[in-house]
Amino acid sequence: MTAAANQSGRRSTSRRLERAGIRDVAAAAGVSITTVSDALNGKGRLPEETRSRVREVAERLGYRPSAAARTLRTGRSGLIGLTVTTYGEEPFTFTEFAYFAEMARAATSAALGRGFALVVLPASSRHDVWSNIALDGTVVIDPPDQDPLVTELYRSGVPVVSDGKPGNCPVTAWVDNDHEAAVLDILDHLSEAGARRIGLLTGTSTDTYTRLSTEAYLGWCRRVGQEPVYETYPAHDPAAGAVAADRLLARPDRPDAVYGLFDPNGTDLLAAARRYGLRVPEDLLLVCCSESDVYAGTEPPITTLSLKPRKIGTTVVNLLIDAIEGVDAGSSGGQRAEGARLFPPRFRTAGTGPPPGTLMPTELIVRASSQRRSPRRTVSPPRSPGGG
Amino acid sequence: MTAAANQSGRRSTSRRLERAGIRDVAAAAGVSITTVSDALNGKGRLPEETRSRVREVAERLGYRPSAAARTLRTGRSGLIGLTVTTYGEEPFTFTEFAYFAEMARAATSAALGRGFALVVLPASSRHDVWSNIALDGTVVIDPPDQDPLVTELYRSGVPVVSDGKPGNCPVTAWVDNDHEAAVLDILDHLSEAGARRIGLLTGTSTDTYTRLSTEAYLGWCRRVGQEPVYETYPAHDPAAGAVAADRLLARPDRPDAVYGLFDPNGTDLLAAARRYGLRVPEDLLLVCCSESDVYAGTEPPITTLSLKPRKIGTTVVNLLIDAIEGVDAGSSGGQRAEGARLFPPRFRTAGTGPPPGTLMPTELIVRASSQRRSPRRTVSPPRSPGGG
DNA sequence: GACTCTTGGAGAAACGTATCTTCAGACCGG
DNA sequence: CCGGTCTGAAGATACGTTTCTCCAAGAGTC
Repeated sequence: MTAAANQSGRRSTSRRLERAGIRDVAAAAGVSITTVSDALNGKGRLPEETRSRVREVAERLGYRPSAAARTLRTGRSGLIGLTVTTYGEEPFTFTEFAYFAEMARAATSAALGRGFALVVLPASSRHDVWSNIALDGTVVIDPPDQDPLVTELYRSGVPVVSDGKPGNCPVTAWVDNDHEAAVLDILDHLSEAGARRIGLLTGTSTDTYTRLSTEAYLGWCRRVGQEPVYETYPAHDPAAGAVAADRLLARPDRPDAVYGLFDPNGTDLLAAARRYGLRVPEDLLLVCCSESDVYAGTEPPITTLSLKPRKIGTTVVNLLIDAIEGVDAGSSGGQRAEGARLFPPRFRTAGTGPPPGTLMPTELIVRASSQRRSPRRTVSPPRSPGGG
Repeated sequence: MTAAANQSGRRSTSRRLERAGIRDVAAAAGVSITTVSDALNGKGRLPEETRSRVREVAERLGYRPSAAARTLRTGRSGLIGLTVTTYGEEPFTFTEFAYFAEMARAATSAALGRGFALVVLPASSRHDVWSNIALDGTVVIDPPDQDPLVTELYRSGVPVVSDGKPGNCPVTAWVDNDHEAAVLDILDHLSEAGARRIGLLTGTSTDTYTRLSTEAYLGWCRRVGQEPVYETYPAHDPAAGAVAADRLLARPDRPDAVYGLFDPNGTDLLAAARRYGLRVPEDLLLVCCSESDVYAGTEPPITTLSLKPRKIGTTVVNLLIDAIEGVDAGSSGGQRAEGARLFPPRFRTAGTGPPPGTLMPTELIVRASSQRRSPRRTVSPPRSPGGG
């Protein structure tokens, strides 16, 4: 009894309307499974005629290769993890922030464009979920110093790219905004608009974004000779922002301009200003960091700083996939991550040296809230039949 | 030469700092791989002493079981797909709608809570991505009639649960809102608030939500004897909504109340009303379907209908996992999906009969825009030092 | 003392693919 | 006519688990 006969025998006895496997295709086409595999994957040396015949048979049988078997054999799952480690314990509060939602969306899209799928996994999630999924690589958002998850992933050979310059954990590459530059830009912008005392609404957490931004503000104050005026609050608490905004405007040394580091701060500050009878921008200049376009429709519209989450998400994923595909293959000539490379792309260097980092520019969207003179109209309003 | 020696020999010769496998653990602990597997998975008949010893060795070696091998062997990947098939071709425009974002978030969270991870896959994405991923089941949002993807998934034995009552494709189960009831509720609400002619802002697409809602409106008009006043636009076009809102209020038979089916309609209608000098709610009552809380802060706050995407997402995933775990195991007594079951849960019945459906209630959040008398205050405003 | 249970654990067969190696024959130049 | 190259394809192995089957030895039991 040959091995083939044995196999097909086993196969037929245990037949219980299972999906067709590569063996069934081979049997039906009268070829070996090697030939089927080669024909379907465009490998091997086969005449086009055999290829198309096998393809046809496979189609007819409704053959779908087993992703699990392929993953086991090739060591590649086509799956990328996306995780966020900071910002409280709840699994998904984080996508409430428009930044994360946008970033995740762009990341998903970029991954799919390169043949990878993205799965969102909070760091706090059950360990069995993490270990039950074959990941080719992971994107980590804002890893804190000494993040154990990142360290373990890196140790086990999984490429890790972080959104946010990593504090002290080993990553394959990272992408971040130049937060110092962005804050200084805003402060200058507010100064030019006539601000004399600029306040800051910031967070209590120790992630890189909050820390760098606050430090940039304090440094600017020192340099310019202004006494810092700021209030902090736990950024993941949605109610605390309004209270902090109120506190900031209730101070005896009330600022005449405020920059809020977090998305809801614009609304919070606007409401607080109203309560105190402050007109925006006449009495108070306002800027906040946000990806939401509701600030184009508020009264008045509020100037926002965009961290360009779409660009970040796309770049992060492309860097990660570059690393994944670079692990065993050299430069494959595919589409690569773009951006201002700080270092040459040396992936997975076992030696010393910092991981390659990329800085993405931010964008200040200037609206009425930060200009004493109303901004030039760039878009004409729709026809106004009611007159006006 | 025994098989074990052969294996370990092969192992050691090809050793190139690979991850430790179950064989390495077995060798180090001086037991068989069967024992290791049983010890780590809590199966078999082993004394606690052996179990803990094996666990310890595994820990020491940093052993992580291969998810791919486990998936191949058990036939379960722990992965659930989430896909949307309607709403244009672009892969991810859909998460721009707060409904989908919320729903996806809740779904992800619910899946993780039960040990599954969720991967977002647009139906339009490259076929190789779909076939490269082992999915235990799929959630489909708003499947159109005769959706080929759903049909193929169902045929290949993958459980499919849909958000939105499926038109004509076979699903394991579905969850939806009672859209007719919701629309009728709103129309009654507006009538009670004094509306004489209620308009509708609706979409041009043929998905269930748009169709059912529009039909409910038309039926209501017929019953009440009001001439329908509505405008349609392609819902996935962000700019078209404002134009349609404008059109609706520019009509000679201008409505004195409007219900907008889509999230941005509230803002659009408010802006249009302003342009026409219409006061809300005095001259125009406004309701729109939205999950965004920006409508609590608009001037005036706008009454919204929530479709409870979090509840839907949670329920859909729970139903799906019930089906997945019910395929081979009977009632496992785990946490099950809740909700108003329309049919007893008969999963994967090959026979006739409709798939089990669940209707989730909607919630009307009444705000100033739909009441001629200002609503009772339910929350007192924060202290107002500025007076007022 | 021969017998059944029970306990603790080993062996080996899958799971379904990709790929490395081998091999038969065709073709070809000399 | 013969060694070499090239083409088309088959065989067998490995990927790393889980699990089914089976066995040895000790503990009761009559």
